[in-house]
Amino acid sequence: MAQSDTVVRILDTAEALFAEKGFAETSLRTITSRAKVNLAAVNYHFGSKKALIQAVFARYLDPFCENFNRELALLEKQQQEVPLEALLEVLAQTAVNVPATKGSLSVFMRLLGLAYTQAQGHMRRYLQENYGQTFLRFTNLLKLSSADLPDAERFWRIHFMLGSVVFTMSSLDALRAIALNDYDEKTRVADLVARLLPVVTAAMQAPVPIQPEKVNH
Amino acid sequence: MAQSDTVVRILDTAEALFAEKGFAETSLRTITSRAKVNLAAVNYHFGSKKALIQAVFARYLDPFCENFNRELALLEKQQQEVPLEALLEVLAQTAVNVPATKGSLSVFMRLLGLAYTQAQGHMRRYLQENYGQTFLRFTNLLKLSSADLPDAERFWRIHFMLGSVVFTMSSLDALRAIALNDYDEKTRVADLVARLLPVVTAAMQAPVPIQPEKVNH
DNA sequence: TGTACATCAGTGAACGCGCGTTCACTGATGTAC
DNA sequence: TGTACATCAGTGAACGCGCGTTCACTGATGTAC
Repeated sequence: MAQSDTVVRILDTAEALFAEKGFAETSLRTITSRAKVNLAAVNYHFGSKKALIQAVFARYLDPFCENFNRELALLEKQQQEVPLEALLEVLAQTAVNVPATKGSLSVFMRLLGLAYTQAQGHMRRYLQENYGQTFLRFTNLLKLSSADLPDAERFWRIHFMLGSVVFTMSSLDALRAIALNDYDEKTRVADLVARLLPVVTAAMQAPVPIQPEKVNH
Repeated sequence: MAQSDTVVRILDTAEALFAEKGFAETSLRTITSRAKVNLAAVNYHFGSKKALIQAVFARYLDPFCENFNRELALLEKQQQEVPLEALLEVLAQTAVNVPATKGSLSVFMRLLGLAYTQAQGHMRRYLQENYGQTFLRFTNLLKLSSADLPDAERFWRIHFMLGSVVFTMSSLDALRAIALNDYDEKTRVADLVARLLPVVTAAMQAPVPIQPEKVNH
């Protein structure tokens, strides 16, 4: 046996099932029986269900962050300001190009959405602790690319845009089916990225409304 | 006893808990003990947990749709085209003004996000069956307000925007805490709506990218 | 080369637990005659 | 006015089930001497 493929089989199956049904709704029994491994193998290799969930994230996010940090370093070196659309394009391309297995970007986005919405936020904390630094580096560049936006406004818009991406990717299968049925369109991920980029760019550049008052301390 | 408040107490508690932790993660035991009613009362009054979830939705969506349909009828009567921003404003105001109990808009949005992301889509089907007609009426008006958008592009953009709203509202507590901590801002729902409106409007009016080819039949 | 031991991946069965649901029951209120 | 019955909201305890986790065990491979 080539150094065992049990771990990989568990990760592949768990990734697909988590994205399809959510974390709580996917049991270890479902994962292990579909992956054709022993029920106890998950606890043997990962320690717990929680740790398995984090491992599924890490498998995507680690290479993504490595590539993204490299790209960010290049952009930081150019002393001049990076155009907003170019920065977003780099983000999108890096995300699209990570996957070894096709389709895993949308699976991962669904996971990200679930992590944000589900449970008492222990996944959100995990993401912040392990990948917060890369995210901060990105937002610093974004700040330079949208200098006329108040910080609070930028903060909210980042999350509006994150919502667009995560929500669309989360419901991708259902939406794709409707697009095919109603508009004769077979939407690939690349098409979706092409649709998202101008929308997100325009949203970031929308006129700034009157800002809420700041709290006194 | 004034015709029993058990049903209302269950609905109030379930609404809050579902929004906080999701459907699967909230047990009937948690709901009934916090609501101070008997465990069996949920099945007695609603029949099942699934039916309780739908009842929670209906309590918000029924009055919302009634009000929204009335507003849509007014807009339909004016023969001339409704400006995009005005149409979105009507939607936002109707949504904000439904709640009898304050804070239930964000709770409901969280529920909506969960319904879209979670499970095998039985909630999505329920929403489509019961409220699809009102949604269609809205999109027909939206079509008139954004006539230069290809239908498929409009379809995707509606979901991008739905994602912004649902995702932001879903993580509202966490995001509000960050906004207060980092930007000294106490964000009320009205502030959020004021922030969302120009962003959503700009996103709908962003330049149209090259459309993917249509499928032949 | 042979033996003893250690390490490691994996296994099968059981553990206790919390879940949604069911059911026989109670006790208050309303209705018919 | 009194009695019998029906309806209804609610209750307490139990049901079976699927869950994540644990544990003693196996059998293959590697290492020391």
